[in-house]
Amino acid sequence: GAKPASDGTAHAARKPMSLKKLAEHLDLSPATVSLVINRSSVADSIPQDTKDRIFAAARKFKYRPNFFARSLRTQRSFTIGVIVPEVSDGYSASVMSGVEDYLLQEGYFYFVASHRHRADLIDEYPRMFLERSVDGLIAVDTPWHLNLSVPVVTVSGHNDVKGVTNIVLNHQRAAEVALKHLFHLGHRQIAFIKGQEFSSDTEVRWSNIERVAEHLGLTINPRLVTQLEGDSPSPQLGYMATKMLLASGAAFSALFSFNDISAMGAIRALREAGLHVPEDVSVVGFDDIQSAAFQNPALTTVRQPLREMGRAAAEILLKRINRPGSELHDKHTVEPQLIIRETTGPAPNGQRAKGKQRR
Amino acid sequence: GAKPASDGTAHAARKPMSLKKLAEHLDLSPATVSLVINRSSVADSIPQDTKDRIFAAARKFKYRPNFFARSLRTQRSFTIGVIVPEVSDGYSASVMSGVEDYLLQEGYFYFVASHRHRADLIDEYPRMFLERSVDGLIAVDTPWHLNLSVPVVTVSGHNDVKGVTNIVLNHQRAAEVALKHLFHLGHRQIAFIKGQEFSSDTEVRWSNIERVAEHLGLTINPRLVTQLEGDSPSPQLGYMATKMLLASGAAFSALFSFNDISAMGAIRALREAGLHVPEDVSVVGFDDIQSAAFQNPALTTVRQPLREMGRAAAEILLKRINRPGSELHDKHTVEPQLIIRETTGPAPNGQRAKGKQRR
DNA sequence: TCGTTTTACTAAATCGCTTTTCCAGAGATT
DNA sequence: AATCTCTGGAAAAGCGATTTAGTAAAACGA
Repeated sequence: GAKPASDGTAHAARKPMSLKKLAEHLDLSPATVSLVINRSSVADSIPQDTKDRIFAAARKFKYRPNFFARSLRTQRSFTIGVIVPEVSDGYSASVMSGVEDYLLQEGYFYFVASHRHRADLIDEYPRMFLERSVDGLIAVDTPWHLNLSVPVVTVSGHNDVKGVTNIVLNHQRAAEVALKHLFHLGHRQIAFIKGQEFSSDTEVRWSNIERVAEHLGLTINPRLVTQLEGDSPSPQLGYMATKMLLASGAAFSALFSFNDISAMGAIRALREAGLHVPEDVSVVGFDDIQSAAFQNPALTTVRQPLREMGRAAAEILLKRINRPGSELHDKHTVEPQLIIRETTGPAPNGQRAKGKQRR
Repeated sequence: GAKPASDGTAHAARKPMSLKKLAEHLDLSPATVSLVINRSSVADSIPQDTKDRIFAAARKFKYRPNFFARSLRTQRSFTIGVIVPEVSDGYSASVMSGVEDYLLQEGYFYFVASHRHRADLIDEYPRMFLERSVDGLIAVDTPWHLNLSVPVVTVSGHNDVKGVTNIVLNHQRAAEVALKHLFHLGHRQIAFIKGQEFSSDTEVRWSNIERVAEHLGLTINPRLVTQLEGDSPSPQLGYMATKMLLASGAAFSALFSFNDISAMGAIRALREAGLHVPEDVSVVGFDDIQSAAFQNPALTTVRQPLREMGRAAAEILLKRINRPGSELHDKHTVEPQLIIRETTGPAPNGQRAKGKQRR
């Protein structure tokens, strides 16, 4: 039933306490009560006695300032907007977890919106957030061009935009740890699966791989480089890419894939080709999503500290909101970590090949 | 730098347009403009000419009503609160994805808070949401006792609370599809891993399993029943439980686990014991989390339509917010779906056993 | 022609809080 | 006694909308 309880008799007050009523009850002005409750320095001259009375009454009547009234007055919402490709994709959720951590602890709340790669939504959601008067925005793994009237922090931002801080992985280090690991295991013929064209990190990751490979004296065989195609969070993409790799006939003893999901598909493709992981081919993924550890065999991967990245984003954002003068760095780098599990092992003697034997 | 652009000269107005200024510019009163813009029926008598002028000006100056002012007046926030155990846990994120889908489409935004099983937060976050004047609440997989002043919908709610709609899986059907599948494959000795004591579904799932088993003429061997212990979203729990099962020495050819994560741990334990899945032991999981399909072999599981559950929760919530009179059902049931993949197969002849041979 | 609708708006009261300005009285100082 | 400085608080002006209750003029009806 939706009928309100019997006409406002003594129990369970319907309307929440307002400042005015509280002041009336205390026989003080709303101004005084407000000043005391907000611990304004203007209230310094008010005797402790009175203050105590005010606090006691506030507690007694469970007084809570009306959020809208306050925000309307102060022009602050203590709310920030988070825009992600898709809440349920693991990557975004991990980042959000870190964001939330810091935000709630600081008394902020956040809105979430998933754009699902739709360009119109990538434009519209920030606008909607602004209409809701968010104090700031965090964009996760999302193309970004706007320079808004509120502070913005991006996580794995696709572009460098002046005035927005971008939280990024140290991609050089990521390439290093992965490649050195394989190198030290004796792998020389390494295959690669690059990310999709549209993905934020594809280019920077690849250029770093090239750089590190050169530095290690590894030559990258162009026939051993494929790319994910299509926008689906399924291992199918990696499966297809690996099929192509195998079909190319070029030999490889290790595979470094763009992300964990595609690595899983890759492993399946390798298996179907009769190859064992890691005995015949070692596989390294990227991200360390939850299920990476649950694979059989468990996936060796480069972990992005997603949660810390989220936390850092929130921290930097709040700093910029609350200390508008402070200098802003447009980049904040976090370190990857190689998580060695069961999909990497020593290179087989004589370089195990799929098609013809090389060398 | 945080310096505002040069003193408000002609370009890029600093402050957003307000109703008052817009009205002034139109030489009308704010009241009129508000009525027209909100398409109030009071404005029916206003000539189309004037209306057009108003809309044109609103567009031209990009007028957007101030959200706080409006909410303050109308006592509506078009915001709802979502409380989950942990944003990044896959289950919650999938539900949220459905919630978001419907909510944004209807012009609502939502706050998220993760309680991480902390009782104090389970109490506090709803309160904080209310302080923020949310129009309603959705609690996902969370113990719930409160009967608040705003509508509440729970998803897989732990308790039945009067006045709150609970979105639940048809657990009887879930038990049926899983058990019948195994039964038809010839399995008679089936082991079970129950959920943790604190988990919402543990009891209802188990009682349905018992009921269905009886109906099928299956007897459940108490030695083949274990339970997850501990609060960690890791397969380790299932691994441990399965170790215990194996140690008990009782024979089984199939295992029905409480969720996918634990099923993954179970498979690992079985492997280590030299058993093959599904040749020696079939395994059925529960939930169909993303990585279930990515396992090797891919996991057979009972899918909960999490996204649909989230969508339904949002839909029902908004209905209750916007049509307070409408009758409320305190339960909304959704159907599970058996996803047959690669971890189930025919029972081995003579009932493959771990310890001694039965019968 | 006079009363009644209708048309086209507006005034003004909120919503609930913040914050600057002001002010009366008490004590302290000159 | 006159001036100054604290004390302890209040008044009032918003913040930017929504909405009820009018109201003057025009149109209509008899």
